Amino acid sequence: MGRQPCCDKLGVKRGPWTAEEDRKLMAFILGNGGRCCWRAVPKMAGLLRCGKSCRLRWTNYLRPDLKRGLLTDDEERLVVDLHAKLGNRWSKIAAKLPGRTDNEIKNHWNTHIKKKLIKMGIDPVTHEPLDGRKQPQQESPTTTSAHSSTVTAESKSMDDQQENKHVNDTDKDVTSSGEESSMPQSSSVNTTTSVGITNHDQDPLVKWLMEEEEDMPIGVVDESWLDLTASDNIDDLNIITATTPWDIVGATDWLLDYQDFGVEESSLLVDVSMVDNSSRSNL
DNA sequence: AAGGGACGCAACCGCGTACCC
DNA sequence: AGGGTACGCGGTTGCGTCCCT
Repeated sequence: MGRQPCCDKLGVKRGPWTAEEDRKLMAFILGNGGRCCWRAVPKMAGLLRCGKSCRLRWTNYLRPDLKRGLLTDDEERLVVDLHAKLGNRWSKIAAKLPGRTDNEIKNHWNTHIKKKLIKMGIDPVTHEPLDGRKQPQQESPTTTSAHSSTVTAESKSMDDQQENKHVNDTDKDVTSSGEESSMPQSSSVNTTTSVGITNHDQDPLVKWLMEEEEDMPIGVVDESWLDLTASDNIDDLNIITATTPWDIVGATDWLLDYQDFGVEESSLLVDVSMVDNSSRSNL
């Protein structure tokens, strides 16, 4: 079947979003409780963007439940473990990291974790030792997760200089560790749980994945919260006067309901305060 | 101080698929 | 059942920022 372009290329704005566009999109989505198809969003919100672009902007940047900043060590370990099991299924991985987007995780993987794995002599694709390289680890290479679980801790010391540089560069999210309350500790903390396990069904991590398969994905905005935000008058939400999405978040009582889908209020507020200046300046 | 390279993030592209008619 | 539409996803690219020389 033929496939139509997602949007008319003519008259459709591309490139970085402006603060005004963000404000319009945010106001529209909150004002309508998400009850509209994305294709219609730009027109109704008064944006010269295609629906796809709007959806991406919302899911990857404007969504109020998003954490911001670098992944914590625990999150990073979990990503490596999950990648060993799931491969490049970033959305599945992201679903297990509250407040993180697939795009964010994908970027972090490509820019940080991949390099660390290679430095460790581990193939980032297969999680097996790279050919012709001696394993730096003495442990048995029987499973991929056995490697992956130890990679970040090891590479952290190896990459201290790099990481310090990065932290200095970005100056963000350095205090956000230890915020993951709902994650199982088996895969990322107890790094030996999967050693010697050849059947992934026996892996606690895989079990956890299976158990939560039916759950609502964490990080996917449930319409129920959008209903909470729905208002006939978007001014009620201080949309117009707010200068950033985080200002909007801070101005709304429905923030309290975030606990309902796994994002703790406290961590969200901390993250709001940690938004780096460059991000703010874009808004 | 300036230029070039590296890095990191945001955004785009195009395919797969679920859903509706 | 098959066509059309919309959305989700993973891969890739563009560009701004930072660092090193």
